[in-house]
Order: sequence, then C-alpha cells, then structure tokens
Amino acid sequence: MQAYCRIYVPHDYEMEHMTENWIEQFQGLSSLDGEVKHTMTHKSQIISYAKNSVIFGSDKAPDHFLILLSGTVRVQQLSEAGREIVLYRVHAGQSCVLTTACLLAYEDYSAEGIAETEVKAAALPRAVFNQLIAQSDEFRRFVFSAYSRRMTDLFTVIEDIAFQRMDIRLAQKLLELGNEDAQVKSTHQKMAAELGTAREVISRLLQEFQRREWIAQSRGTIKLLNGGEIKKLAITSA
Amino acid sequence: MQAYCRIYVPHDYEMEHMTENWIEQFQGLSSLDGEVKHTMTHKSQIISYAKNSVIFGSDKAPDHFLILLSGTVRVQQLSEAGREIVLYRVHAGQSCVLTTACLLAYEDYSAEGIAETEVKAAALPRAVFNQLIAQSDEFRRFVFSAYSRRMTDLFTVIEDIAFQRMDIRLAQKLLELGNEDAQVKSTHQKMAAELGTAREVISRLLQEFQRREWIAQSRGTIKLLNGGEIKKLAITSA
DNA sequence: GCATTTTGGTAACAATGTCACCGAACAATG
DNA sequence: CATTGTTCGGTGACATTGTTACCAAAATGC
Repeated sequence: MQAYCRIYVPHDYEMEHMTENWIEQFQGLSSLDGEVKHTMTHKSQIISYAKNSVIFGSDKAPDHFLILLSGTVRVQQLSEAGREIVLYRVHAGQSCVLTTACLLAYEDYSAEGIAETEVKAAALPRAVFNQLIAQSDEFRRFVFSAYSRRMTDLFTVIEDIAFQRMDIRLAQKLLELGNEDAQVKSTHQKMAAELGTAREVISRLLQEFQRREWIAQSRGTIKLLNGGEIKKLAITSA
Repeated sequence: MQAYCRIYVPHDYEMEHMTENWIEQFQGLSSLDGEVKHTMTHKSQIISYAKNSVIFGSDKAPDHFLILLSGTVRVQQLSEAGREIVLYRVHAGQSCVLTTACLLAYEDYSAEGIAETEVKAAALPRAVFNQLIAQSDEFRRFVFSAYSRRMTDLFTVIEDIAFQRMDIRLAQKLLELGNEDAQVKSTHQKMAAELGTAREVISRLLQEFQRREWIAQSRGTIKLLNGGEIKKLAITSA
C-alpha cells in the first residue's frame, strides 16, 4: 500500500527513439501536427508507477498532465464508512482528466487513482499543457474527448447503480474482468468494491451462480464455466 | 413538453448595454481581459428558452457553447424503463459543460437538459469558443472549472445513491427544494425522479415523516413543519 | 353532470443491505 | 512441524428498498 513513484530521465538516444514511438501508437494523438508532437515528446517526462501506488488522491494533487503509455489506472470513490466503488479505468493511450481538472481548476476530489498494474505515463508540466491547449485544435479535441468519455462512463455507472439489478451487474463484471482463461482473479470483497455493494451480497449471488453451475469458486478466483448463460443474463436490458 | 427556442438578435444599443452587462455579473468571467470580453459579447447571441423546453437531449445536439444568464437547467438521466434521476442543475453564471463536450468531441449523451424555468443564455458559436480557448488562459480556467464542478457533482450523486439511506437523502432534498415558505411544490413522482427511486418509496417515507409531524402533505405540496428535525436527520453522516 | 387523468395510499412480496458470528484456508513464525 | 494470526468466504436473522398490483380521492376536460 506504499505510494511509489520513479522518474525516468531518458538518455538522448532513448529520447530519439521515443519521438517516433509513443505518440504514433495512439489514435487521437497520431494526427497531431509535427510541432505539437515535438513539444510533447521533448517537454515531457516518462514516469513510472509501481503496482498499487496511488497516482492521485485526496491528499496528493498532481502537478502534471498524464497520458498513459502502459498499464491501467483504477479510479474509485471512497465513502467515509470505508466502502468503495470503482468509477472507471484509464487505459493506455488515454489521459487522466481528473488530473487535468486539478491542474487547471485547482480543485480537490474525493476520488483517487490507483495503478492496477505497473504504469508508465508521459507527464506534461502545466505550462506545456497550457501551451498545447492554446496552440493545437487537435490537442484540445483530444482533451475534451477524454472528458466526454469520462462523463459518459459516470452516467453509465449512475444508471447501473440506480436502476440495474445486482445479479445482472455482477454478471457483466465477471465478463468484463475475466481473463483469457475465463477466470476472474478477485476476492468477493473486491468484487463488492467494483459494484459498490457489500461482500455478503456478492457471496450470496455467486452462491446462486455456482448452484446453477455457471461458475466454480475457489479462494481468490472465480472460474466461468458457462459464459453463455452469464452473458445471457448480462445482456438482459443492457 | 414542447421544445421551444426563441433567438434574440439584439439591436446595437442593446448590444452596447449588454457589453457592460452580463459578463461583469459573474465571478469567473468578470476577470477576463477586455479583448476577450469584447469577443464574448459581440459574437454571442442571447437565446431564451421557455420553461420545460428541452435544451439538449439524445436527439438534439447543441451547436453553441452556452452560458446561463438566468433561470436554471435540470440535467437528468433517463433509463429505458422510463425511470429518471436528476444529475445536477446549472444555474446563472455557469456554463453547460455537456454542450461543450458535444461541441468538441462530437459525442452524444444519454442525459438531457430541461429548462426548469424560463432560461436566458449567451450562446457562443463553436468557432468563437475555440478562439477564446486558444486565446485566454482565464477563459480556459472558466471552462475547466465548470467541468471540475460537474464531475464533483456526479461523484456526490454516485456516493449518495450507492451508500446513503433513502430517508436521509429525502430529508436533504426536501431542505434543498424547499422555498422561502418552507414548502416543496412537487409530487411524489417528481421527488422519486430527483432521487432515482420509485414513487412508492417516497410515499412510504413521507408517510413516516408525516406521522412524526415533521411535514404536512397536500396534493402537490409538502409543508416542512419541523425543519430542525429534518435537518438533524439530513446531517447524519452528510 | 360525467369521463378521464393525475395523484397518492396500501399490502404483499422480492431484492438488497446490515449485523453478528463462524470456520476454513493461508501466511508467518519459531 | 506446530502455533498463531490474518484473510477469505458462508450463513442466518433482520432492516431497508424496490416491484407489483391494486384502489380511491382529487383535479381536469368535456
């Protein structure tokens, strides 16, 4: 649970390599014009975060605009009672809009971002971010698209919590989090945090899924035996 | 339920009047520099919407950046099952960030904005909005602050739906919507839409509040008799 | 007046959340 | 290995919230 952050100052030859490297990989950035790309690569740092480190939170406000190069960041809301709910995840090629907002509006949030895996990100200092926003229509579109995306995600979360049955939401999460071996590596407690409910509710529902032979459970993992039926439930008014 | 929108093209002398007029009234805009203010006033239109008109929705994407001059806009989410939940309200001096997002990211939303009262707004065409964003650091801050504000509002909504008891949320809403005569002019159905729950739940809870003599009910209005007790409940882990 | 719509009341039941407690599986240690 | 402490999951009882299916009174339109 230790926050940990290592800053990479790349050597010149690495720098050169990165110039053609990361920007081109991401749709939404690759169409930027040359000058902008040059600024982005030469005035950014590559930062890497260890798994489980806190990238931003109630106490630590970020001072850079982050674009994820690899890994995923889980953004979650904590209640005073200690309960959690996952709001959305930031993946490679996406920017972390909450940091943007903090950067420009100097506001604090009750949400926090956690590195779910090892994470590498390009970090643009505030001044550079400002310059790019002023300079490039494409960069603006990239930033505002990111905002749109997150707002939409939040709307979906709200709609689900307010109106969707828990068994359906759980089925959706199982499919979402299942790996290539049709397994979900997560405890009941963590699944509860994903959906903003209590551990007991998850246990109860998984018990029922198990009874129907849709899944098999062992400590810390859930095997999906009958993805078809799970999907059938998940799609019900999705 | 008819959408209705009237566009005002002000005469020159009115224009002159407005120059010193609306921008100065709003904190966050009044500190803009002269050139920016000039652009905003001379390249915007004043639009007015009738009460209950749909300002933006699933079908109609807006093509202007809106800054509310008077009235309030209710932004709500609709589910396929026909249930509703209020996400937040936009008040005078605030901008409607969803329109911004649509404007720049060309995305559609499942949320819609309804004029709760008669509404007047300054509408900036896309090109002007882009120009101002590029030009003015202050204007950028205004826009991003608006985004921050809405994200925070959405976080609060999520936390409430997921973790807060309904009686507490109802008490809070009653206090929030109560007018100067300590009355709430709303039907049970509308209160249910505010909180994203069912009408029966609201009826049940209000029944209990009535039994405790905290409120008195009549068709379409709720009188707050004992604001103190209601507040006491509302503050419980607020 | 009458029919229709809107508003609110109610009861029974289903789904979800909370509380209290338990035992099994795992990890760390000597 | 045996011991200890921690994490993980199971369970039952009960409280709260959501759903369904009605009903009646009040407002509205004709």
